[in-house]
Order: sequence, then C-alpha cells, then structure tokens
Amino acid sequence: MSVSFAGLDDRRANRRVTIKDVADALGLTKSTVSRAMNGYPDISEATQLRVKRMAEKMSYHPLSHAQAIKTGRTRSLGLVLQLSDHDAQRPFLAEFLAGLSAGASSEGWTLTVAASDSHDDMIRTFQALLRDGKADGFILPRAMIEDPRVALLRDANVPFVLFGRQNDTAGCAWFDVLGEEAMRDAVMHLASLGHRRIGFINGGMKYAYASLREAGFIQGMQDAGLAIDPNLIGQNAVTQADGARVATKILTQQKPPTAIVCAVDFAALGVYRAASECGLRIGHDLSVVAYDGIPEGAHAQPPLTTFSVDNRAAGIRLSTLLIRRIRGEDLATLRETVSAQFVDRGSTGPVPTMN
Amino acid sequence: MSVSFAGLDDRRANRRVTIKDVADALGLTKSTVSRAMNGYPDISEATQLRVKRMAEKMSYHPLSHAQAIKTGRTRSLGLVLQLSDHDAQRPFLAEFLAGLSAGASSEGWTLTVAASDSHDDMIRTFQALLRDGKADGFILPRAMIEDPRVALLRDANVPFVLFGRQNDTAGCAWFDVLGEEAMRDAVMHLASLGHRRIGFINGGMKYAYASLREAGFIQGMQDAGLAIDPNLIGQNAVTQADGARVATKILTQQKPPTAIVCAVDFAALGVYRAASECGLRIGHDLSVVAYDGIPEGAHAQPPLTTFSVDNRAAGIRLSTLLIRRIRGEDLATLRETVSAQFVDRGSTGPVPTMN
DNA sequence: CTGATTTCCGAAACCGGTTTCGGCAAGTGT
DNA sequence: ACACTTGCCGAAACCGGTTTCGGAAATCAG
Repeated sequence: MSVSFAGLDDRRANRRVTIKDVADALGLTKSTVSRAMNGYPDISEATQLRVKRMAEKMSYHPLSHAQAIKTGRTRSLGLVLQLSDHDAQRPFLAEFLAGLSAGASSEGWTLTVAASDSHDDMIRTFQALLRDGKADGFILPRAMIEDPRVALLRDANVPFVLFGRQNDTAGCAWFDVLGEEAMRDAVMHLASLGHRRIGFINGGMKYAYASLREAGFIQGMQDAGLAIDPNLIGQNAVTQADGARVATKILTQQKPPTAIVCAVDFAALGVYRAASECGLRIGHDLSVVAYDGIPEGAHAQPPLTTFSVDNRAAGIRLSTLLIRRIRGEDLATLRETVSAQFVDRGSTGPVPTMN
Repeated sequence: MSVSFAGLDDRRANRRVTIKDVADALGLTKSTVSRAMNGYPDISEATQLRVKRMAEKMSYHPLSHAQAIKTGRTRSLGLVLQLSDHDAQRPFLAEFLAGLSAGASSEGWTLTVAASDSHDDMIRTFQALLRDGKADGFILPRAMIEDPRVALLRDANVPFVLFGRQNDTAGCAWFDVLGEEAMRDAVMHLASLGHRRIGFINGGMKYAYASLREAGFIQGMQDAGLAIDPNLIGQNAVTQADGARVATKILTQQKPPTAIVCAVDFAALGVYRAASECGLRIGHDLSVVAYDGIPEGAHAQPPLTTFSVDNRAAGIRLSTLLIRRIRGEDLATLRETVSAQFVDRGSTGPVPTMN
C-alpha cells in the first residue's frame, strides 16, 4: 500500500465534489451550504450568493438520491405506458417523450418510464414505482372516464397530472387540447362549404376525449343549424381498419353524408379506403376533417385536412405542471388547455352537386 | 401537542418499513440484515433465510436511493433517445420501451429516459445523467459507425450495451438482429423465383446496420451467382419519400431490375409508390423484399414481404444484458444476435416474362 | 484439554445530503 | 447602559442504507 504524505489528497482527484468540498472552500459548514443552496431565509443574501457562486465554480451538483433519503423526493417524474392501448397513441410517443424530457430536464428533473401490458400489471407498476420512491409524481396520458390511475394516486396522495380532462376533477391537474372546439370548428367549416349531411366517427369511448369531441360535434351541428342523423354516427374507431369498417357502414346508408368528421386521424385514413371502395373521391364526393395531425395524413392522397396537436409541446407543459404540482402549487393554477391547430389540406371541398 | 404513552408507536402506522424494522423484528442489527439481504458469505444460511423470510413477510423493500448513497448505484438503466434520427425508428419505440421496461422491472430495475434534439444536446444529456447518478448504465439504440456515445461512455468507464454491432468492439456488449443474413436470404429468395436483375435500397449509411445489410446483399448476389449492377443500388432511404425517390431513379434505368431488396420497410413503401407511378404492379412486374416488419407493411397493397424484427424481445434482451454488464459479468458472454423472421406476404412473385 | 482458526454477528463509522436546535453578535427600544 | 430581539450560522442529529472492524462462540488441530 502506498503511503501518502499527510494524506492530503491521496484519493483520486476526480471523485465527485460534495457539499463538504464547497463548505470547506468557503470556510462554512455543510449545513450552511445546504440552506444557501435551497434558499432558506435564515441565510444572509451575501452568503447565499457566495455559496451559489462557489457551487457553480466547483460545478457542484447535489445528488438527488442523497437528498431523497431525507426529503423523500428524487426529482423524477413517472410515466407508465399502457400497451393494451390502441396503436393510435404510438406515433405520438416519440414527440411526447421528447417534450416530457425537455420540460423535466429544464428544471433538473428526469423521467422514469415503465410499460405495462394489462390493467393489473399497470397497478402493480405504479405501486412498485411508488414503493421504491422512483417517481415523485406521475403523468397520466389519455385520461379515461373511469380512470383507475386517478383513483390509485388520489388515494395514495401522490401528485399527478392528466393529459386530458376528467369529470371528477377533485385533486386533478391537467393539460389538454380542446378537441371539442376542434370538432365544432370542423363542422362549421364543412357547413360553410355547403355540407348539410355530416357524419361523425368517434374514437375510443372509454376515454374522456371521446365524449368531449362528440359534444363538440353536436354543438357544431346545432350552431350550424343542421340536423343530426344517428345513422351517420359511429364509434370506437381508432385504427385505419376501424375507420374503414365504420365508414363503410355510414356510406352505404340510404342517405349517405357528403362529409365526415373523424375524432382520430387514423380512422380518417380508413374512411379514405372505404370511400375508394364505394367509388367516392375524397375532397370531391366526400369531404373529411379529422384530428391529431399524424404525419401519414400529410402524405395521404389527397392530404388530410385535420386539427393538429403538438404533442411535444404537450409533453413540455405536462412535465412543467407536474413539477409545480409536486412543489405544492395550488391546483387551480395547474389546469391548462390549448386549441388544436387547423391544417387545411385537400380532403375537403364544396358539397357535390346532385346529378 | 398530544402526549403519547411511552412513545411506543405514536408515528403514523403506515410509514415505510425500513431495515431497522426488520432487524428489530428478528432481534438482529441492521448490518446483519443488510448482509443477509445481499447474500454476503459471512452470514449463516439459517440467518439469511430467516431474514429473507421476515423481509418478505413485512414486505420490506430497500430504497434504491438509500443504497445508492453508499454503493453509487440506483438500479436504473438509462436510455437517451435521439430525435434528430429519422422517423423510421419511431414506430418501434413503444414496443422497444415495453421490452426494456419488462426486462428491467423483472430484475427490480427501472428505466430512465431522456431525449435530445442535437448531437451536443445528447452529449450534455449523457453527462447530466451520469453526473447526477441517474443511471448505472446505458442502452444505446442504433449503433453508428462512428459512435460518439461509445467514445464517451468508454472513456467514463460506464457500462453500456449496443442495439447493433460496431467495428470497434472494445468494451462493447451488444444485442443485434442479423440484418446481413436477412438481406442475403432476401436475394436468395428472389433468385429462386427467377430474378436475376435485383436492386438494393439501403438505409442510413452512418449507421452500422447499413454496411452489414449491404454486405449481406452482396453476399447473396454472389451466392446466387448474380452480377451486381451499381446503377441498381441506392442509399440513405429511410422514409417513404426517400424510398420513392431512390426507387424512381432505379426503375427508370435503361435496364431496370425485376426485384428490389430494401434495407428498411419504409423505403419499400416508397418503392410501392414509385412503381405505381411507373405503371408497375408490385408482386407481378416488380418484386420487393424489405426489412423491419412495420405494421403498415402488413396493410399495404399487396402486403409487404419482409423480415420482421421483434423489438419488444430486443428490448428485453438489451436490458437483461445491460444489468448483467453492470453487475460485472464478462463481456464475451454479453454479445447476442438473433435472426430476423421471414414473413412471406404478397410483394414477391416469379420474374415477369418478357413481352 | 488447550491453543489456533473459523464462523458469524454486533458496534460503529460512513455515504451525502437535510433539518433541528441553540448560541453568538449585532441591532433595538428605553 | 441594559434587557430583548433579530439575523445568521455552526454543531450535531438524522435519513436508510452499506461496509469496516473486531470480538465472542464454535470448531478444529494436536
């Protein structure tokens, strides 16, 4: 074993810099440094500044798990993906994660992701994450009408934020895009083109968004002074195949619609297929407006007119809201909604003339 | 303030059970419990069993961040997504994450995910994650020929595992699907159908997979005794648009091919479009074999013949390998490859007869 | 039966932070 | 000039684990 002189610095030089190092460099104690770093009021401004400068200079970064042992918080956001969910969410995943990560890391937080393949597995996953203190709060994508995640976390008194809105708002913070507004605007747009028989193909009815978008569609029909034909309304279409099936049913009615509003882009692509099989040209014989803004829509023939959602921005907002929620901010200030962006492409046109 | 009798248990009953609780319940010290839980050799088997039983009974789970303070390890795997990457990776993301999560959680580990939007941002992200001890090792999807992530982590002496293989194998563990084998088999399959002029559309050349698949294509052509025409080879096609562009170029040659092998499914969908514009029917006038197994391929007209990759399984293997790597297992045992699965659908057919 | 090893476990230090408590010095009121 | 605050910081306990060290009891060799 090598004998070092006075043991001044025999440990390897590149070991991590701790709070003790900062304290020593300033002739303070680590308690003072800790309080200065965390902005406690019983530290003079001068000292606080000195400490923060030195911390910066020495590039001191407290270990979140060392803090967690006392504070119980890891500075980590939890996200549990549900794969049983329809594929329609997958194209958004990368953007969404990018947003969450960006929002989190801008505040020095990280993202802990887990996947579950069944309802029970999902519950277990949440519980394991909580038990191990792996997340200080959760982002819940795709709010459901009856959401077991909300029940679980509310009971456990764990902060969370919804992507989507819920009826039972107690304890819920959220971010959402106003799908109902988009659906209403879609109808108004079609009505302004002369359409009077307008169909509606909704998404998964267990999700909160479906009720909202349906309400928006109905509202739009009323505002436009149009009658709603129940035969022109379909549900639970979240894939292209779903959309094609439902659309075929609607288009083969006695009095088919001249336009269809879809709650989900993928369903609209199914409408394209169904229309083609019925010999209808999209944008001429049949107008379509949808919602989501998937890339495939832009490349479809004709390009799909839709209401686009910025999932990256949503991720950023959600992580920011959750962090504020964890920090104890008031719920009322943690509820945000934005409008979807109308992207007018080629799948709509004036109502076809009878012949 | 309420005065409690003897202070026996005045704290709320549902506080987390700690190692001390287990120790007390057994009349042991926490050091003994710790060593028993971690399988140290200086604990009698009888005691170890007693401890583990009691831990189970009391549902004691050590806090990973409390352990980390001493061990430096959080039981967490890191994944840094690169969004500058082409979209072709996105459809796989959900499956891949599910696999990673499954593999990790089966060993009691978790997944920390971050996203980066530029090369510099990526480097910073890795460094921040390391500095904060947020990950004990990393999964590196899409191995690149010159991979800055490998350089970084190798220098920092941080465990990692590649999805893909690298030329510079020093310090690299990996899991990969044998793309070169698939490309060779694709050629052989087409040759057995009588095709002699076979084109090849490769993917992103900065990725390791592209060289391998190209080598596989060449090998296949040689094995089949076919000549390679450089005019029938294209590169860097990872999206449908790329594929269409490259395919158009190839199909408008003097002597166009009767079949095309694509390194990437998305490119193949572009070939569909280009072929349709050239008046060629896929599966009749032009055969196509691709690679990846994206869902869109199954729904294309005709359904795309391809080599399918199980990204969920890949995720499971990768997380398992990384955990073993972190535990110090020998590199030589941490290199796995599997074959892609041939899915023979409708995009191939016998070579068209001249007319 | 004795001395030397092992075997097994407890005591205590430690990891890197946070937080409680208390005390010194300066400021305030009279 | 004196008691009383107030502002600011150090000392030490604490969080929930891991690890070093040492010692008692059990085992072994002779």
